[in-house]
Amino acid sequence: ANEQVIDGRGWRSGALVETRELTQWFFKITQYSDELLSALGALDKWPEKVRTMQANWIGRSEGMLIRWALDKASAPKGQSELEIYTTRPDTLFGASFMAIAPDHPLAKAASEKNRALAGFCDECRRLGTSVADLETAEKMGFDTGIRAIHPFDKDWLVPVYVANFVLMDYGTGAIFGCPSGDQRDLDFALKYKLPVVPVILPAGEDAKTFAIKDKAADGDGTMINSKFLDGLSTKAAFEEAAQRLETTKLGKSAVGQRNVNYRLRDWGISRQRYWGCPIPVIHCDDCGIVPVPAKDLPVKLPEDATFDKPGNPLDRHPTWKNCACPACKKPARRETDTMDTFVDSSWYYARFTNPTSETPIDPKAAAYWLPVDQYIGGIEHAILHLLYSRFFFRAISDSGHGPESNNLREPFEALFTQGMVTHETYKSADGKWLPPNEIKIVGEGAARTATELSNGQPVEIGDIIKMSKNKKNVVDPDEIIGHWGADCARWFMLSDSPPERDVAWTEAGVQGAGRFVQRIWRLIEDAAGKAAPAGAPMPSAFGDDALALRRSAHKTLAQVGRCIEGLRFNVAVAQLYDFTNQFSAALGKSSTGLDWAIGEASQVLTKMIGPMMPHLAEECWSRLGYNTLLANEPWPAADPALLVDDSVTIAVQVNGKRRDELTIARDASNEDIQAAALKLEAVVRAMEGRLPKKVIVVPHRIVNIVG
RNA sequence: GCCCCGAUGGCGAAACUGGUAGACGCGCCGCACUCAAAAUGCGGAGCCGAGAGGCGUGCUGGUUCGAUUCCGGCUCGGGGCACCA
Repeated sequence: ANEQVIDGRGWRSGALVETRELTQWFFKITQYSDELLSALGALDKWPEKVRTMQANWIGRSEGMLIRWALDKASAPKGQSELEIYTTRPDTLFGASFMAIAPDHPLAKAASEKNRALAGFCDECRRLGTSVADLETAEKMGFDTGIRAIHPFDKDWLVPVYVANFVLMDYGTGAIFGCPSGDQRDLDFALKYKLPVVPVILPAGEDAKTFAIKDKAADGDGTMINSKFLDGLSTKAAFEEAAQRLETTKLGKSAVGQRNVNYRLRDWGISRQRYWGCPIPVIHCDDCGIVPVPAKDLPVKLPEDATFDKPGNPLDRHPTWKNCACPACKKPARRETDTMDTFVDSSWYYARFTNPTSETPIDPKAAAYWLPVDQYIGGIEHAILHLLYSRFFFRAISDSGHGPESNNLREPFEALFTQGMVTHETYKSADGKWLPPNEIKIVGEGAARTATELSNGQPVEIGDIIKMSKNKKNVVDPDEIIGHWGADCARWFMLSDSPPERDVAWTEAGVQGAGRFVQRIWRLIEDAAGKAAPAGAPMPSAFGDDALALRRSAHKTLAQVGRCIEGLRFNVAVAQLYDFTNQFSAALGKSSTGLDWAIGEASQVLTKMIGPMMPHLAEECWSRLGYNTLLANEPWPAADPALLVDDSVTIAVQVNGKRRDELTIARDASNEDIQAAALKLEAVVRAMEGRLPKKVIVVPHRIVNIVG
């Protein structure tokens, strides 16, 4: 944190802000709302989903702040106007009430002389805190008796209600209600018998017959019942109303002002718990809030805290919180709140660029390494961790603690959100969750049944869900590694599902991976005995089978390389299975130069499995006679000449239906392909004697005969 | 309520920019080896049909010589946000 604490919300960068009587600490992420939102567009290596989620979370809306004069006769003393926020100034002529939050200053002022109103506000606060049934909470309002003057008509008085659905911390905590144009306002108006004047005529409706019943017209349309706005589209009406409000004065300044609002709130980092970094400030009766001097950082947690009671162990620790004020040296108190753990995860990647640096971040190392080229994490971090990190990285840079680089704003260049490992769940007869190693499963498919190992009681087999300690559907990694080996576990997880999707951990699946591990070992063993010695010169000619093996090896190499680059590991695995099948078959053949091709294939296969099964690959490498570490070997290059075949197989369709296929020289002309296709027996039969009207030939792919 | 994503065999899935749907694996079936089992090897299979053939990528229209892929409407499933003015 910055060493300067600045009061209120006039904060710039890096400071902790005290905002309430009860000290709660915030980071002013809202300072960056606009940048965090607009910069999302440039994160083209992030999933669209995550960018959308962040954009929604930041929640930008363009609207207007409008000041309504209050009718003097009805307003409490000292209150002369009410400022509201709206995104729909175009619907102002449909206004039939104002609504303010129970905590709005005007509500408080009015409550002083109105006990019933004060009671209503208290009731709202009480209900408001039990968030549980916010969803079903009924809209409630209370007429304050105050009247506001319509900005477009000084003789039009609008009643001011306190309403439970208006939030103090969004906009200005006050709205105007247009029942015909907003469903929530309509519900409220119907309940309190307020006027409903249609102002938007949806396309296709007739102005003479159009009426609002219980469904508001909240879309676009043409303005009606709106005086000078009549006939305009909603968009044009917004502009017209906005311009008039901007140029009309109330007192010294304009009635209306265009304004951008964000849903994003400041980041409350205060936690009343032991496990977290202490917020490094000291409370002094004379000096107020004083930052802990840099030389005394970090503030360490006491090691003798007790956890026998609920509440914050730091707060009730007998001595830890007592200290001297760094400014005046008088006795003072430490802040006992600790930081949200998301604070730490917001900059660890920058620290990692030089973990021994004296300063939190080494500007040179950070500039050299950052941004992170490829960040991988779960989708559960889509908003909080990833948004906080984007903010924090900017904040540390703007406060002079970041990388030595002018325009490094984003910490993570590319983002990949991987799926989770899931497992079946098991429940005992008395409703307790059971771990997989305490049950026995018999039968297959729909006939599978499970029993408890300890007592033979029947067990219910449940859904396949994310592994969690709570549901006990967990397989201990140590057990997996002990039984199957780490390579097998890796291989299974990579092979089964694309990495962005969940993967279901199943015993059968791991067995399959285990078999493949054995198979590779046997294959390399066999191949080592048949291969030309390492370093033997490449023969000048190859027989058909030797050439086929080489082609297969090089094609697989090219594909696996592409798949790994694209994080498509399951496809890479499939290619490796495929190649292994072909390699095995080739070992039984005899062909000119086959021994050399086998040597090459062994080497290539070993290198390809290296990133996924490093232990096995090293063993294979050694078995092949190399005394180096495979991990230090470069990724092999595929020979482009071996990636294309001399002949291609293309499908032949008649009227869009596949009838046969055709193998022909790769460089055959369209005429040759067409002629060969028309001669095929299945084609002749399907044509039933008709002449082709049209023949489409797509070289190397397909022939479609229309007729 | 608003926004986003997805739907392919018994299962996990693959299919480059509209061009042979189901690669590869799991499971299954058959065979070989074995006293037997496991392991291993070989072979089979989308569904219907003896076969020829027909039907098939959630449903339904459309564009196209050709649609899992593009467009419209719908159904179901998953996720995010949610009195946001």
